[in-house]
Formats: sequence, C-alpha cells, structure tokens
Amino acid sequence: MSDRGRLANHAWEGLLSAHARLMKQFAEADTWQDLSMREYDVLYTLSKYREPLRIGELHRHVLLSQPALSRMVDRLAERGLLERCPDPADGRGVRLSLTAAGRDKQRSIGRGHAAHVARAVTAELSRDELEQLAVIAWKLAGRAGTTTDDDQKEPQQ
Amino acid sequence: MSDRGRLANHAWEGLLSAHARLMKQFAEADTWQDLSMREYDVLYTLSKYREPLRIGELHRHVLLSQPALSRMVDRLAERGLLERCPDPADGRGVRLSLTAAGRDKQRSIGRGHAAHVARAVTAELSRDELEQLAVIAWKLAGRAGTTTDDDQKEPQQ
DNA sequence: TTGCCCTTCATGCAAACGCATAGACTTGGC
DNA sequence: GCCAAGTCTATGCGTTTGCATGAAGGGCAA
Repeated sequence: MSDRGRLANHAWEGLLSAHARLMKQFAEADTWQDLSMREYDVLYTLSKYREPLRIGELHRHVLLSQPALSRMVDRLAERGLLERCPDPADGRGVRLSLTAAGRDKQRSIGRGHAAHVARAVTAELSRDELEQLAVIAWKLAGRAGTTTDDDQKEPQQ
Repeated sequence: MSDRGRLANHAWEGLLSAHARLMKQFAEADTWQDLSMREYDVLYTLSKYREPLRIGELHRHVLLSQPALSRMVDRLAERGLLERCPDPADGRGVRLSLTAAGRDKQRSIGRGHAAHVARAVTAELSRDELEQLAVIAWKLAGRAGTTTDDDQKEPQQ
C-alpha cells in the first residue's frame, strides 16, 4: 500500500478510536433520561430539520438498518415524542415530525449533552485543532464547507 | 455556551457524521466474508496486540457491552477463530488470542478493507489534512503522539 | 388503462444486545 | 488464616437488531 494509503488508514483508525472512547464516555453520563443514545440521535436529527422528514431521509443520517429504524419510530411515536403522518405527495411515504413533548425532551437532554461534548472535546484540542477537525470531519461526512452555525440556530446536540 | 464550546460541538457532530457515512459505505462493501464488522473489529484488535488480551482489555477498545463481548468471544471461539485460555496469573481472567485460522481470516479481510479505507479517505482529504486528522483523532482517542506505524508492523485494518 | 418494475415502509423471525445479577477469584485489613 | 470488599467474566431475561420478504403506492411504456 502507498504511504498515503497507510496514513489514511492510520487517520481512520484514530477517528474510530476517538469515536469509541468518547461515545463510551458520553454513554456513561447521566444525561439521557429515559432514552437510549440512538433514540436521542433520532430526535436530534429531526430537531435539526425544520420540515417533517421521511423515514428514508432519516435513515441516511442514522447508523441503523431501515427496519430497526422503522420500529424505533414506532416506539417513539407510541411514547408521544414524534408523529407519523402519511405523506400527501407520496402514498408510500411517511412524514415524521417531533411533537412538542419530543422537542422539549430533545432540548432538555441536548443541553446537558452539548455541555459534556464541549468539555470533553475542548479539553483535548486547541482552537486551531477544533477548527481543523471541523473542516476535515465535515469533508469526510460529504457536506464540506458547512460552517459552525449553518445547521439552523444553536447546535442543540 | 461559549464560542469554543459551540465549535467543539460542531466538530464532534462532523466526526459523528463522517463516522456514520463511512461506516455505512464500508458495511455495504463485499469484504466481510462471513463476519460482521463488529466481529472483524474484535479480530483486528486482537491482531494488533502481540500477547493474548484479557476480555476487559478488549472491552476498552470495542464499543460493546461486556456481556455482549463475552458472548461474541464465545461464538468466535466456537468457530475456531480465537482461543480462550485461563489466565495463569489471575484465576478470574481469560486470555484471548487468535488462532492461525483467525489470523488468516483477519488478514484476508483486512487487506480488502484497508484498501477501501484508503480509497475513501484519500479521496476527500489532502495529505496535510490526513496528517492533521491523524494527530487530532489520536489526541481525542487518548493516545496522542502515536505515529503512523507504531502499532506493530503494517496497519492491517 | 393495463402491466411491469421500482421505491418506500412494515412485518416475521432468528440472532444479538444491554441490564441486572450471579459465580469465581483476588486483594487487603485484621 | 479469614472475612469483607472489589474485580473479572458468565448467565437469565426481556428488548432491539438485521436479514429476508411482503404489501402498497408511484412511474412509465405500450
């Protein structure tokens, strides 16, 4: 393998390792109320987009199989945290949107979690590194060029 | 929240997003033979460390609950891919090591996967960015300062 | 309109997961 | 040496996941 390829693998392994370490750290925190992190992820994703999201769209953002996501949406809807409406423009589709309760819960969890993220990440990185990481990670995410606050209002994560 | 905190959250969300996107891309690839990515991750981690690993040690590297990991080790041992020996120095512990078959399988999968990683990551990032990402990610992983090839021989991921 | 194929989401079912906890062993104080 | 507390791994059990597939609607050609 080329030198560049080796470097890429090293960087990717670092990213994986960072992801695992921080996810564990966040998971242990007492901020999730009665949600799992995956459930919170769904609520957070819905909160980022103003308009109702299709399940397929949601699926593009969440690391979960489509059937698993479909059932998770079931459970969240049953708990009154989100609403599924038939899509008027496409009879197959379903439009998902947060209920008021869902939005409140996302916000109250998000506040604590965002603080934890800020603490954990700023503890290890300088401002320059934070900026570099943001640019690089969003490039890898396929949405290069997004700036700090272009995802609607405050990062509520 | 402080500006630095917001930046940290933005960077973290980018990292999450990059992780999700690339994991999906890698998962779809036809490189995993009869293993799941999580099972491969276990074999890969074992391959990185020369000496047998304790389950607890392995657990620190893998994003999986301890009971789930324990059972996954069961299955991998049953399939002849790794071996569990009682730890002579600690009667509670178990020492895990790859069998020849396990090592072979890890290598044959690893070759294809590493190539895929190299392609996907180098496609998006310049050499400088690769180097920055490696430094930053390994800082976040809590093992700052590791260089390209200090994890024994080739990155076989 | 009809027929065919594609897309979107849901469901059946076996496998795998997380939580709580048990069992086995180690460690340290008395 | 012995007991209490702590650590390490395994097991019971209900829940969630992924894979394969089904059901329902959309899109387009004939």
